[in-house]
Amino acid sequence: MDAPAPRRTRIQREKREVILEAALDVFSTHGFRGATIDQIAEAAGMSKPNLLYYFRRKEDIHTTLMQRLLDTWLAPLREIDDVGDPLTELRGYIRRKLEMARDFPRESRLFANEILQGAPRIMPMLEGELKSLVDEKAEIIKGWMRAGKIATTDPRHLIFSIWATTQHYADFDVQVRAVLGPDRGGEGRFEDAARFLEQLFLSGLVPRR
Amino acid sequence: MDAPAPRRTRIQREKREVILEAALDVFSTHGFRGATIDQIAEAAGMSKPNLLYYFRRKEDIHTTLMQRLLDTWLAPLREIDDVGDPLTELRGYIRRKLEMARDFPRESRLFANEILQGAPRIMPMLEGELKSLVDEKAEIIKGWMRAGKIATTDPRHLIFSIWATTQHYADFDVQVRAVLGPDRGGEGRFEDAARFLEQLFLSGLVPRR
DNA sequence: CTAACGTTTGTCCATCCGGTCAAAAATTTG
DNA sequence: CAAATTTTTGACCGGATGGACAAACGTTAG
Repeated sequence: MDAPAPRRTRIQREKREVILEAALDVFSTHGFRGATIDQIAEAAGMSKPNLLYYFRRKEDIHTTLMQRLLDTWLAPLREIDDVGDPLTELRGYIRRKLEMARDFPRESRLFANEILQGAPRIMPMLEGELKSLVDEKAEIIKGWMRAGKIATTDPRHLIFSIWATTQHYADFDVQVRAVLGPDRGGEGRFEDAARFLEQLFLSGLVPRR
Repeated sequence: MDAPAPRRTRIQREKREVILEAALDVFSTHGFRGATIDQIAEAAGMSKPNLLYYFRRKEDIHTTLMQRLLDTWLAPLREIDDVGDPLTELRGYIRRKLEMARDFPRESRLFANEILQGAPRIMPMLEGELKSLVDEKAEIIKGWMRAGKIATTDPRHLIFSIWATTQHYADFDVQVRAVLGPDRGGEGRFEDAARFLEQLFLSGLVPRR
């Protein structure tokens, strides 16, 4: 559609990767407007004009990054399937999302930044690709509810709550660490979170008799 | 400590409020770096030099805003009390937090922006005021758990999950609306969210026999 | 009324930032 | 090797932006 045939040399392929990696760092901590081409160029170990030889505009870098992101970002949700035990399926989804928050926090923050600012560049994808994917999975979940496999509730808000709780550990990482302190805020915090979320989503807070 | 005695005229008091109100709009949607003094001045209905007469630096506006914010932002958590039924107490906290997301979404986004970017301006408050407040309330919750009033789990992660799920409706509002669509994304979404969260936190997803 | 004080504005400045350009340097190709 | 092509760089440009300043304007108290 857009790019007819981006024939690239070896150097172009490599350097573009270096730039995208550096840009992920900078965009995810400063947002689009807050990031400067100089910062990205410096992080990528090259001069600004050199960087602009590979990406002609700052926005091109961001767009490329967002396009790649959405695919991997929605992968865990895509995996939800009708076969298999519903509770196991949901538990697996929560686990996968939490692992993504742990392993790809910059991607999570990049996404959060974009949404926070009103999603100016990815609104179409939210209303199109994302909405239809959620609609599809919400139907599956509804089926589980009708079959009595899980409690009856709003499937879309269930998905929101999984997104919110897991991504919180990436997006609000500094706050989580500050509150937990040096002892509890170390590497173990993701295991603690996993244990807590499993219990929350399964049985909530009512004590078992 | 810092300001010895800020004696202000009536006009100063009024105009500063107008500016802070306008700045909340601009900062919460564009972040600190993304916001310009011109934008804020325009939103406040005055010229840039005029605005700079009331706040000498852009950062002063942001700082003032953040200081005020934290007080009101933590108020719901402060209200959690040892007296009264634990489950009722927690349900009330969730409700209050969700109401804040509904009624003060700009404040929520301002806060989220700050944390996302590493909390460069409020880190001390997170490690001090916020941490000790959470520590204090976590102790209360732990007491409830020991008494068998609520399920035993990690009280700090419980608080995180309440923050995450409720603030999600303010911070990720555009995504929530996009996914829910025009019909379900209207005014009713907060009632739906309230119902869902109540059920999630109380009894989770395991179906009742 | 008038002097003192508070408020507003137009103008200006230095810096930053996204982006261009031509020429030099490096690499690939014949 | 030499020509053709790709990559890198330094210098530069125009516009945006944070902020300074003095002069003009408005308000208030004696």
